[in-house]
Order: sequence, then C-alpha cells, then structure tokens
Amino acid sequence: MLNRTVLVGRLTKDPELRYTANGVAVANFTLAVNRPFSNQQGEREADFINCVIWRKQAENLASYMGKGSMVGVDGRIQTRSFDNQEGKRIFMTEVVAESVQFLESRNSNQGKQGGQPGNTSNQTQQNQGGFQPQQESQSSGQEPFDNAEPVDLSDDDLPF
Amino acid sequence: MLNRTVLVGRLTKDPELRYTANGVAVANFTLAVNRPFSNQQGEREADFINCVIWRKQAENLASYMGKGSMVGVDGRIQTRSFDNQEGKRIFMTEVVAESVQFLESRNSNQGKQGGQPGNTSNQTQQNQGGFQPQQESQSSGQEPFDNAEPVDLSDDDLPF
Amino acid sequence: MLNRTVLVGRLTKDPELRYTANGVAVANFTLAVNRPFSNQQGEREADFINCVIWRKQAENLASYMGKGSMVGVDGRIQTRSFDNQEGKRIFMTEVVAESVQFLESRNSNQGKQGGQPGNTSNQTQQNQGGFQPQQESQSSGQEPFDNAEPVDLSDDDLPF
Amino acid sequence: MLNRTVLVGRLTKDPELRYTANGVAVANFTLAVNRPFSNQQGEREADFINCVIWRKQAENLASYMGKGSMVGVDGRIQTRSFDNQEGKRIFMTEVVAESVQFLESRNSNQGKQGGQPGNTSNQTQQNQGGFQPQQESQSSGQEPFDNAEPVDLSDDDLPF
DNA sequence: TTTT
DNA sequence: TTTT
Repeated sequence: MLNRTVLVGRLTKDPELRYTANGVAVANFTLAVNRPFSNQQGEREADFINCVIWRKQAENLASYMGKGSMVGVDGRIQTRSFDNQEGKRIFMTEVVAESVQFLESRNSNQGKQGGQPGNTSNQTQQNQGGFQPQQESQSSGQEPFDNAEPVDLSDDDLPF
Repeated sequence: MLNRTVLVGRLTKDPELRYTANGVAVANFTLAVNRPFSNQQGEREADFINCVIWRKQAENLASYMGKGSMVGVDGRIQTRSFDNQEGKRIFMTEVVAESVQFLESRNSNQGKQGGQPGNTSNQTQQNQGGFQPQQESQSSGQEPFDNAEPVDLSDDDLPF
Repeated sequence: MLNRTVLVGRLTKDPELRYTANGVAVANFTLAVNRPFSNQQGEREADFINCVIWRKQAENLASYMGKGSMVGVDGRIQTRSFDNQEGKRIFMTEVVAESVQFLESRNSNQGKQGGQPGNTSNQTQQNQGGFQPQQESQSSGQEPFDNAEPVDLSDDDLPF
Repeated sequence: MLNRTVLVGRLTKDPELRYTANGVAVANFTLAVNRPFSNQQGEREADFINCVIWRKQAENLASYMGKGSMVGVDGRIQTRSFDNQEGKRIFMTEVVAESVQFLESRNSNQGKQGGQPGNTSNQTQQNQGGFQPQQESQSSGQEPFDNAEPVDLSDDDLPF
C-alpha cells in the first residue's frame, strides 16, 4: 500500500553508524524539520523525526554528514515495537530512508571531519542526487567510519 | 521545510472524535499500511501509523469511515512529547492529515453506521477527493458523531 | 535529487502494453485525478496525467486494470523530448510509476476482462500493495496480454 | 483525489513573474532535477519540470531566487490544454507549487541581484521553510519585481 | 484523446 | 528553451 514520506531537515547530531551481525551497515539519525507556521506563542517549532538508513548509503551519510547538516530524505514510515528494560512494550515510528540527498554539510571544522569528497564517492547507482556540497570542510585524512560501533544487531529490520 | 507524507491504508478501529475546549473537532485514528515486501519468515507485515485530523474533515471521517475502511491520507509528520502518568517523558510521532480521501468504507453492517451520504456532504472546498463510496452500507437514521466525547482537550496542537 | 509523485486516480482507458525489442514490457496509461476544489464556474475538474510503468508491473496492470479502474501510483516525474512527424521538437512530461496499487477495478463486464486473480498473482516482491480488488468482475478465460502489441520500441527510456 | 509531488532541483533560468488582470502574482519556472541513475551511455541526465507558483510566494521566489538557485517544491501536478497560434490543441503538464523552500541561491554576482533578505521577508504564514540562504549575494538596492511584466493574464488557472 |  |  502507498507509504511515502519526503523530508528536508537538519541532523540533530552525527548519524550513528552500526553493523548487523552479518556486516550490514545501518545508520540512525534524527532530522529537525522546521514547521512552516508558528504556534500560539508566535514561535516556530520543529519536528524531530527519527530515521534509519541501510547499507552503502548509511556509510556515506556517516562519512559526509554530521550534526547540523541539511539533507533530503525520500522513504517510508515504519513502526516497530519492542520490550524495554522494564519489560514494557514500546512502540516507535521512524522513517526508513530509501534515498538521501546531501544538501549542505555542517560548516564547522571541529568535530567529525567531512572525509574526502575528491576520492570517495557518495553516489550509488541506486539512489541519490549527486549533489557535491561545496562548503564541505575537508582537512584531515581521518579514517571514515572509525566511530562506527560494529555491535551485535539483528538483521530483522532489514528491509528488502 | 519539506515534510510530506502520503499513505493509503485501513483504519484499525473507528476514529475517535473529540472536541477541544473551544469546540474544534479532532479525530485520531490508526492506519494499517501493508508493506510491499515480506519479512525473513516470508510473511507480509503492516505498519500501524497514528494519524490526527482536524475540524470538518475529522467529523466527516468519523461519520463515514470506521474500522476496516480504506482511506488515503496526505499530510505531514509531527512529533510531540508529553509526560505520562508516571511522570516519564513520552515522545510520539504521528501524521497530521491535511486531506483524506475515502477509498472504501468497511463492508460490514454491524458497528457504527455510515451516516447519510445523501444529505450530508463529505466534501469541503479546501481538501478532499469527493469519492463517494458506493458500497457504503447505509441503513439506520443514527445520529452522526453521537459517540464523540466532547472532553476537555487543549488547542495547543491545532495546526495553522 | 528528490523527485517524488504520488497519485490516486482512474484510468481514462485500458493501459497500452507494449514490449521493447529486448522483450521488456512497458505500459502507458493516463490517470484522471479529480481536483479537490471547484473552478470559477463551480465545476469540479480533473487532471489527466500520463504515466508509464515497466516490466512485470506493466503486465499486471494490463491484465487486471482497465478503463475506469482506480489505482494509486508512486513514482517520479520524467520529461522527454522527441521530434514529431513534422520535424518539430515535442516536449512531454509523464510519471514513471515505480509501484502501483490496485484500488478498484472497473465494475462493468463489457470490454477487457479482469483475468483470474485466484490463480495469477498481482503481487511482486518489489513493489505493490497486494490489494485484492473484491468487486473484480471475472468471468472469461481470456488470455492475458493478448492485445499487447510487441512492436519495436527502444529500451532507451528504460529506467534503472 | 491524492495528487502530491515533491521536488528538489535548480532553476534553469530566472523565474518569470507576471500579474493577472486582477493583480494576482504568478511566477513560472523550470526546475532541473538530476536523475539518480545513469543512462545507457553512462551519463547523468536531468528532468526539466515546469512549475507555477501564485501570489506572495511568486513574488518572493522572483525576488530571491534566480537561474541556478536550488529550491524544494511541494505541490501537485496540473494538466491544461490550450490552442496554439496554428490552432492546434496543446496539452501541458506542470507542477503547481503550494510551497517552496529556498535551499540555495545562485552564488554569482552578475545578473539579477538577490534583494535584501534583511528587510524583506520571504516567509509567509501559510507556507514555507524559512531557510535563509547564507551565501546570498546582496549588494544593490535594486527594486524587487522590476522585471515583472504586468501583462494581461486570465485568473482562470488560479487555484483555490 | 479523457475517469466516477 | 534547460541547472550544478
């Protein structure tokens, strides 16, 4: 059935890259999407939308985008439930990104570096928009993905 | 910022119609949206997506659609947080429907009736698709909205 | 770059199924999508949107849906140009359907028949919503695709 | 009926701002949207999608965005037909933008200037994303809309 | 060239 | 008639 979501927003923090037991990459991230209208106090609020992305695109996102980066996401809404530490069933809703477009990387130099757009490609045949962020800060030869924690994750939620 | 969701799914139960203290109608409902692929056990799963709809459309939805009805929704994702009974902060994600399209009403006769499409209109200038479900079961002269509980609800989440 | 379109509408005629020289199935169809508002004369108008769909889904669409059937489409806008008979460059815009959902087949018995939903599947792993139209008229043992014209078509527009 | 399109792309030229006889602003523009895959020659192509936008947002777009600017569009597909000079019926398809998000203005200094984001607002209650393009070139006190041609246009296509 |  |  039809289930389609398109978002443009900014990462609230660096994406969290992990690997399933089978070595499949997954990244979780939250998008702050500003609302187009003001609330009754006249303030602009934002929605904080949890997203997941799989495989190569997860790795690219973690390499090139960080806290504050602006991305476009095309995906679908997925709901899951699991039992938390207190044995209570928790329901969660997130967007499974089928493709991401890099619209702007964060412009600060501190924190995670941007990798080397020159020699690494953020383009995969299958999905994205090939926008090469120009204001990308790129200085160190830092190894990409080094903060990925290859923990034991189940492949259960793997789509397709 | 761009925030757009389009869904087609079935109501998991009758919509819950309420009114804010100012008399604004709101309906909450959950859509079961079947996934287009099977899981690792070869089963087809569904996502259960919480939705809200406001004003006239809330009333129309509650009048004409019930458990099992198929609807299309065009809206945006909204996140909210509130403190539950145990004082724990709960985050929730839902789709604010800006327009709904009635694709098929449930075909059973029991439970909530379909209202009188003949004299009540489910068409508003602003939004929807004017599909008049033909297999609509319509037999009783039951008053519409009679199961709406006009409780005290805040207008805080009222969009626009 | 983001390019996403979701439509729900009715086929203005039976889909036209063809095959490229390499045997790839393509179907063209037009969707009448009713507008949610009235024009200045107080009439409801519709948009007539050209769509294309490829491979297995093209065949399924041609087998099960016909003039008047209601479908949901999830795809992207594509523009093409070609030189017409008079040597004039023609620009056209159409929606490439990545997945279709069968919402309702036409309810008349005349014209193309609906095939045998009982033994043929309109579900493919990759895409659609598995809605089994219940009011489907199914009577003849008519061979599916028999009105497909396996003409010489180029694969140039084949996406992915 | 559901009819939703979301695009991110670049203006192929400066938007064309006009006014109807009743003084309603309309801007036409074309978006180049790069495809996420390569063709059989290994080249990346783009779709060139015609768009229209009405009222205040038309004026804002014309003031702040020009050839090469990147924008996000949330709207719906509309088809129209008219008879051309040779008396031939022409069908056209375009996207009616309900909201636009300014993602990046062109970074050149020549050509149309960017107006004064400081004192003019590109934010309207109704629609857009409030992104303030930071690399905006802003130097001249050029009057906004001065290249708008207040020609005689019909209000016929005015939506809502 | 348009659907219910 | 097309953008980076």
